[in-house]
Amino acid sequence: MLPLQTLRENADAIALAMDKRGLDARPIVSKILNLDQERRNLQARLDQTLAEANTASREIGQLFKAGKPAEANALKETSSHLKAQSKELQEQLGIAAEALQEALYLLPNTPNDLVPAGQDEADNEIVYQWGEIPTLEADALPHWELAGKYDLIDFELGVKITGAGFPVYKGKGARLQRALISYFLDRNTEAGYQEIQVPHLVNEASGYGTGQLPDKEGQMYHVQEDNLYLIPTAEVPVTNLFRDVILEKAELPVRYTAYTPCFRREAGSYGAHVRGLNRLHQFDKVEIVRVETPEHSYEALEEMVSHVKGLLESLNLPYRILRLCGGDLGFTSALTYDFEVYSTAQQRWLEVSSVSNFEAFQANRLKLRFREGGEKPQLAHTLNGSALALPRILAGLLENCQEAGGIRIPEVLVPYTGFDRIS
RNA sequence: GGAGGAAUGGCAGAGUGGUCGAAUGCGGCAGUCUUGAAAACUGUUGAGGGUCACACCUCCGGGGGUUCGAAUCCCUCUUCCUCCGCCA
Repeated sequence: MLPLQTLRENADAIALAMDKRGLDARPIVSKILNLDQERRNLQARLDQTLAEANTASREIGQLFKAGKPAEANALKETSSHLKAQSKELQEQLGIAAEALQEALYLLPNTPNDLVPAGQDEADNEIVYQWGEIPTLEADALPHWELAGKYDLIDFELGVKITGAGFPVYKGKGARLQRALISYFLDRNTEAGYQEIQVPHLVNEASGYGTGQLPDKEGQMYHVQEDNLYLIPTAEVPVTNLFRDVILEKAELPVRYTAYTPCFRREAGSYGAHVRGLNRLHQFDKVEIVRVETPEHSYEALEEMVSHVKGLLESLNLPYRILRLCGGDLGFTSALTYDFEVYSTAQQRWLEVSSVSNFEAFQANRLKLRFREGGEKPQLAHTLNGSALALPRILAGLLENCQEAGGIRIPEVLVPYTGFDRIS
């Protein structure tokens, strides 16, 4: 949700930037501005009425004290009338405020200047590429076959106990998962992110706070009984730690890292591209989240990008970085870099990380602010990124590190796995 | 799950119908004093809306109600505490 103040001051520039999303925001922006004006007019009238009512009430009190009940009772009538009036205004105001809120919810974040215009993923801009794509033997296998061959992952068992997209990791496969989680958490901690463990279910308010609701209602698993949502990413609980929080500027930046499983309904995804680990309903991810001042948020984004680069390079996975175009940019993001690892056996790039700056978009919903000295609180900027999502990393590792008769474990992981080869 | 109690400003804690946005203490900030610091003293110190700035309006866990008037009374939800039950 864009801050109203920003919209009032930069309506034209915002609408122009939204064009890059392929969205003509002009109608909704002007609707918002009109509703805002209407809301303010109503608010002013209501305030005026309430002020009069307050004055009358005070006078009534004083008249009673002064022993003038007749005059007091006469004033009561005025007061009652004002009250009725204010109730009506209150209702109108409520309607206007709700309409305004709904309109604001419909408007995505303003793309940063760097965001290229474009329709879809084909228009994303490749800004960086690293590593050599290994040449594999002719009989190289995709990861889902490797997983079966070495008994690392059992997809059928997952289907049996839950359903498609809920794999069961076994033996060295399970150990490798745990190793990756520990490794990522350790690296993130070394880079200054504080490890934190958060709930895997969140309430409705948290869903709204980070923007999953009302937008992506159908993408989350919903526990009706208690009205809780299974988290689609650690971003939701971690960022919501700061809902309704005013930080001192000295407390910034905030840097957290958290491992959580992630649950996604992925309604509407089918086909060969969702095979194996490519797309799951439950997967593991280590996330990094930052809260920054507006001046530093883009610097922070760059830092996060280079941190993720370091992780991938340490695993020796060939990757590229995409700057998402307007059409592919998430609803809440102002600028996003996607990291893709080359999956050699599948001969395609797999997204393993997404690093974004949300500027004040989430903070505005969250009411996450910071304050310096006696200054008025102002909205902070929030950022997050995957560091990293496990399944496709695992897919990449299995496929790219396969050799005759086994799979080689990257050196940095060996202290965590306790083995250097799967065979 | 059952029975009681509670929820007030950054924290602690008064306030049971009429200038209460709210005493007091602690903390924070500024100043006096000091070579500097501490102590002491003085002042200041919630958020949002609104305004050029004032005025003014809203907020005492959330929602609703009673009343001319609610932090204070009623209903309801949530959360926390104590006891009982159950339990990793």
